[in-house]
Amino acid sequence: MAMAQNVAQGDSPAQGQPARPDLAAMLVPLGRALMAAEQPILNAQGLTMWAYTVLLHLDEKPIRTQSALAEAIRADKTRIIAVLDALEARALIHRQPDPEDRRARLLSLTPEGRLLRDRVQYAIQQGEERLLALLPAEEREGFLRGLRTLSALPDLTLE
Amino acid sequence: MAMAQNVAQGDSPAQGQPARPDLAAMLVPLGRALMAAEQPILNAQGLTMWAYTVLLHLDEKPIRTQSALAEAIRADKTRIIAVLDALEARALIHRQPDPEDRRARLLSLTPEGRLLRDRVQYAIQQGEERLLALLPAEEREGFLRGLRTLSALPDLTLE
DNA sequence: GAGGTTAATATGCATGCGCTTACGATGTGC
DNA sequence: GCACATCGTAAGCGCATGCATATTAACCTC
Repeated sequence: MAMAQNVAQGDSPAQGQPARPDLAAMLVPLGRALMAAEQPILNAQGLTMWAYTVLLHLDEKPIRTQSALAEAIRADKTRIIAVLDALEARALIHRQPDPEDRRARLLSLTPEGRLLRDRVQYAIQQGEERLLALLPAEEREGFLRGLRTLSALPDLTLE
Repeated sequence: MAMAQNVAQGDSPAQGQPARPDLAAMLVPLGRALMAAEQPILNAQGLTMWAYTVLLHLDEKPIRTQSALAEAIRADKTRIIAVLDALEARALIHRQPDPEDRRARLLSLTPEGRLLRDRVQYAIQQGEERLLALLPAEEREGFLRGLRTLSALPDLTLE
């Protein structure tokens, strides 16, 4: 009697013994573990996670302002300055005043920056493929596709 | 010529334009977004994320020591004390000295704790199901199965 | 040209968290 | 009985982060 009364709406019996752990309870530790696993690769190239994130986003398209970059990678406007300093000092990025608006700094990857980004990402994704190889083929495909879809959602709300 | 030389091993062309973003680059923001989406539900019950995590883990099986709990939820041994204090003050958990070893504190959910855990998790998973409903059925199944498999791995290494 | 706005930068503050140390209470081995 | 280990607790340090403020240079409007 007490078993069924709470499963009224929806087809997911989350009451009592749930059918699965919470998504965040699986996603967050997995994400942390992956970041930790990437760290040695980044360390070997003298890159912080923020620096790597910057390289990744700059590669897609050159960005006009640092604020836009900060917002895109969900970092603090003032905190990425040191990151950009370090990347510029290693000639991995260009940071030139926009001739059209000299307040802004045009950001772009240098060839060396692109090369390093490629090397690091290749190493990381090679490792990831080894992990994904543990999954059956269709499961792997569904995982990747679902992950891409969900992570592309603009903003999530549960209510 | 330069295009193919680096894709020697494996079937994933991660060099140049990668076929997909890094896993962590999708997982971590998605996990953060989910946690943020859960926050209002937890706030409504006066629970912190740590407190909810404790409730989740205590429900599976009673735990003998606080250290074991801390390790299980990857929290700091000393930091969960305040969390347990608060949960105990609200009578959501029991924390009794183990008669066999009075140094240890036996931890378990009270009926009220289990009830609250059920309510909160039900609300959260209801919201999650709405998100998952955005995915095609087989994609959703693969995503969930892959996620469960990967998050169950004891320790990840990319090298 | 004066006033208001925006970008980049520097700086400070508060928070949360991982890590370490210290201590008292308890248990174990000799 | 005594040395040592273990558990819970308290306190502090250090680092990363988010948030806010202030400054300077450049732009824009009138």
